[in-house]
Amino acid sequence: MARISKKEKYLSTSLSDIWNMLSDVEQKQLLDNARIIHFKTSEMIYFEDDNPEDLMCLLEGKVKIFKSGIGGRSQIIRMIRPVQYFGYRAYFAREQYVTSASAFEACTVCMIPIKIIEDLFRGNGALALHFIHLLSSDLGVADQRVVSLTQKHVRGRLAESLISLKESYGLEEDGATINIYLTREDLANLSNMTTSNAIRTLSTFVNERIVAIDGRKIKIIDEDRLRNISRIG
Amino acid sequence: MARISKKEKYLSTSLSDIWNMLSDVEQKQLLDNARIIHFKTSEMIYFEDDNPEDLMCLLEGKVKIFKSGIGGRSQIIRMIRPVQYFGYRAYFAREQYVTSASAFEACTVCMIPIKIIEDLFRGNGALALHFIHLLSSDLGVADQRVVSLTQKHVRGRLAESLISLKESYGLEEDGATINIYLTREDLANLSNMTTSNAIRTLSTFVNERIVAIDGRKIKIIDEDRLRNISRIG
DNA sequence: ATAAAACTATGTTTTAAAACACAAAAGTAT
DNA sequence: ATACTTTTGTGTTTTAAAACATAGTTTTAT
Repeated sequence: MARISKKEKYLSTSLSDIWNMLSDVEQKQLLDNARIIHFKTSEMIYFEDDNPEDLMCLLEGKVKIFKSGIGGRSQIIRMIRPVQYFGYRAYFAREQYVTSASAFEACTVCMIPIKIIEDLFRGNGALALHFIHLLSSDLGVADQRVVSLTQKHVRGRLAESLISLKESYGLEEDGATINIYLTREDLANLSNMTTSNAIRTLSTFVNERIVAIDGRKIKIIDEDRLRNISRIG
Repeated sequence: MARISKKEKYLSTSLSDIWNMLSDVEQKQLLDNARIIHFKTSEMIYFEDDNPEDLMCLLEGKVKIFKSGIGGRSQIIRMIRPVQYFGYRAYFAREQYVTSASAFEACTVCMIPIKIIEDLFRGNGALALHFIHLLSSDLGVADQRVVSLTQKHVRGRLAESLISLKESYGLEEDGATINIYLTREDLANLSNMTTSNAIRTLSTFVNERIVAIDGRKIKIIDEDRLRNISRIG
């Protein structure tokens, strides 16, 4: 009986969602080809226009997927949390990356050559179905986002971003502070507004006792009201 | 040897992209469960909040997928042309529909119970991969759209919509008129603007000899300029 | 064929958000 | 510690697009 390596133990736990769908042979194939890579805060993971070559899975840390738009103005498309897959869409669309990805904080990423994954899909419909599920969910979020970002006012968009950050990364031990450390500029790029507007609107939320801020840490005081602001736009 | 039915002939041609990926047994399963349904102009095909039950494939006509947003303001999310699949995303995301679909003109739609398709995926990775490709492409378009619709000005958004309509539905025999008949309101809902702004901006395009209009028919006079307006936003 | 409804067109007013400007504070590097 | 850069905060001005108003035209339904 083969000795179970440290890597195998680590990956089989980290990637348990797909690991359990694989046969022994498939597991070995994954294991032999997977690399574990670390990124420092604000380090780039991939660039717009690069060729996609790996399926990535965020094991630790936080990643932002963003696009640079008109006049270099950046729009955060989605935030990745552990354990989520990313970086594979472009390959399956037969495109180059249309987004960039960077580490929001120190990250551990598992990278698997995307061709390996494609081959696994071909022989393993259940595995493919899992990614159909992931893509379908992302597409639903994207469709919803088009409406939110175009139709809601700044207050509604900022409120929605704060709630979505809370849902993604959770709260700290105090049960109120959103567990992410980001600049007002990032908050603006997530919410489709200028940095000044993010700063100003966040300030009014503070005055209205909806949130409290301590530097970049944001504490949600009145989530119901925040949700309502997000809902009515 | 079994007689080849009219339906089989029709579907094997219409759905040739996936038909050729299927075994005899799978083809029969598809055939036995597929229904051909007709819709009249502006008839609803499915509604937001409905349960998704079928994979749909548009065989003839034009379909719009739209969301009703803040204050009932409608946003067209994408336009479907023959032969494209739609209506399956929500099922694979395990959600209800977050969009509605309606016939833009008289349509023929092939409907296949989505559970049948899911089963086919499980046993046929190549088929699943085909839909991974479709979803990946749609997600890329959605990501791009978030930036276009939020960052471009009305002129840029309208120009982009006109070009995308041309790419989707092509031109009439004159080699200039976009092959779709839609109201200014639909054009506005596609481009994230008010109806007045769509009317006004289209008028200025006419004055600038970029397009010509004859009622709802739009003729592209200067595509280069239109593309440039779309590009610079 | 006619009336009703929906759509197109254009002018005017209002408004939300961007752009700009500057100062203070907080990080970062040397 | 010091200078330098980035980020935050607020006030002011400008502007693009929405909102509103009204009339003419086309489409649709009876």
